[in-house]
This record gives sequence, C-alpha cells and structure tokens, in this order.
Amino acid sequence: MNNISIYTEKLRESGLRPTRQRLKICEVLFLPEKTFHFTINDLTKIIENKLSEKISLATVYNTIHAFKKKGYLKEISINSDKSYFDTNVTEHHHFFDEDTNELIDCSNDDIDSVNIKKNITGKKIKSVEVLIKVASDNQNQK
Amino acid sequence: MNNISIYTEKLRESGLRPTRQRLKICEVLFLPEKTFHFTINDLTKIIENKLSEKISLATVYNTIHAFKKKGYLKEISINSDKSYFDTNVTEHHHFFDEDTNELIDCSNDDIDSVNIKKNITGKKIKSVEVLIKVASDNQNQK
DNA sequence: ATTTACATTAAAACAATTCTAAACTGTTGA
DNA sequence: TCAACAGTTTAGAATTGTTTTAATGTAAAT
Repeated sequence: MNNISIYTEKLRESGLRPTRQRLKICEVLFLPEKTFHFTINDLTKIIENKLSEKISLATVYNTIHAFKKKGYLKEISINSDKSYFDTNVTEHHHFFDEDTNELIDCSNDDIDSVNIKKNITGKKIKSVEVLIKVASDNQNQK
Repeated sequence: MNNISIYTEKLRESGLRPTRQRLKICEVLFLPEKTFHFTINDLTKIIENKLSEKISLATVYNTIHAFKKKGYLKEISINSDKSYFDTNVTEHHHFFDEDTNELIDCSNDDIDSVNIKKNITGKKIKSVEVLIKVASDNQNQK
C-alpha cells in the first residue's frame, strides 16, 4: 500500500473526499520524516516549486482549515500578521525567534509540564501553549 | 497632582510629547483601577463613545505601539486576526475563551512558574507566555 | 515669536484571509 | 454505467486589520 492510497483512505475516513489537490497537500505535509512549521505562503511556494502543481490559494486555505479541524495540523499562537501551522500535533511548545520569524520546537525534555490549578466554570481546556520569544542578545526588544 | 499631570510627566520622561490624543488614551488605559485587555478596535470604540473625542485610527496605532515599546502595555500572542493588548504588564498568563474571544488573566497562583531548561545559542529569552485555550464543554473544537 | 522636530490626520496602500458564484468532480444509487 | 447530487475547486472580488504617505498641526527649544 503506497502513501497515496494511505492518504486516500485517511481522507475518506475523515469524511473528506480524496481530491487531487488534497492528496498533493498531504504529500507535502505528511510525507517528510520530520514534522515542520509553515505559513500558508510557505506551503503555496512549496507546492508551486517542488511539485509542478498549481493549487488555488482558496483551496490551500480550505484544505489547511479542514486538516486543522480534523486534528491533522495544529495552529500555533503567535502574534504575527500571518498564521503558523505545525505538522507535529503532539503536545509540545515553541520558541519563536523574533529576528528570523522562525519557530523552533521546544521538546518536553526542555520544559517542565505546565500545571494549571484554576479552571473556568463551564469551560474545558482545549489546549495549553507555551511560547518563548527569543531574540539576539544585542537587539532591543520588539 | 491630578492624573493628567501625572500622565504628562510620565510621557515627557519617556521622551514622548504629552499631546491631547496621548493624554486621552492614557486616561482610558491607565485611569481604571483594574487592568484590562483590549484590541485596537475596542479602544477606538471606547474613545469615540465614552469620551466625546475623535482620534485618528493611525494615531491610535502609533500611540499603542509607542506605549508598548516603552513597556506600558503588553501584547498577547493569540492566533487571531487581530492584536490583543494588556494594561497589566506584570508577568502573568492567560486563558482565552474561544466561545467569546475573551482573554482572562491567569494569576500566578493559578499556574506553576514555567521552567525552561533549554536555551537557543546566541539568543536571549524575551518573554514566556502561556495561553490556555478554553471552550464550552459541549462545543466541538474550533 | 520663530523655528524645528515630533505628532496627527485622512486617505491610500497593503497583506492575509475569507467570500462568491460558477465550473468541476467524487460518489451514490438507479 | 451513468445521471444526479453534494462536496470541491477556482479566480477574482471583498473584507479586515494594519501600515504608509504626505500634508498639516503643535509642543518645546531658541
């Protein structure tokens, strides 16, 4: 069973039709060994360059949102003009390099687990994200 | 010494001219007992409604950025189409209610301090933010 | 009072994202 | 197998939050 048929299966299981566009996006996102971070712009560029494929921007947005909803992607909370996504959907945190606008994984060995003692009545915790902003020593704060 | 003269003094000390617009914004932000969270849109509405004042949107943006740079405001990292600011500049974290898009302070009693064991070579930690996203129990995840 | 550098302003520009409405395509079931 | 339906893609327009621009205004130094 090759990768494409695995993605086909997975999409169908999720109630998403395995279209040509979605399968291509799966390849880009889930074929690499290592998980990675990306913006919509990054992804669009990869699709255009690496694959010789042209997928409408609206479709890229639609697909990424669909994948996020299904839990195949995580969106990282950063105050930025654009959204960052992560193909690593396990519980972990991030460094954000303000000099380069790059996200770096913070493995669970690098940080003690966050212990929250309070809860908001009637609400359930959906996620806990730690964002550690870093910048060059000599740089004045943003 | 009334509040206005205190703000005048503080602005001057920071190398910011105490203009009518900046003083008005100071009133809105720093007169209330309780600290609070706001978006630029919130702030603009408060100025227009509560005060009978019309401050250009560009000025609001300029001022908020200037205040942030001086450390009088903190920007909260949330993945959202808009920026959230906090008049509480002390070290603390947040709950974000996905149902209402509201920020709620997480006091330091509510969370154990975050201990980061890793550091990025050549980089200095500028901030550590914990964001706890919450939503109604019965609601499907965003 | 004059000058100068800093601030404000409305409007235009911009960038990321969402919407729209028409064309297209998996899938279902006759 | 194929028609029909519902879900999907698409280009482009629209929207939203934010920044830039260039002209005008103003606080403060001379």
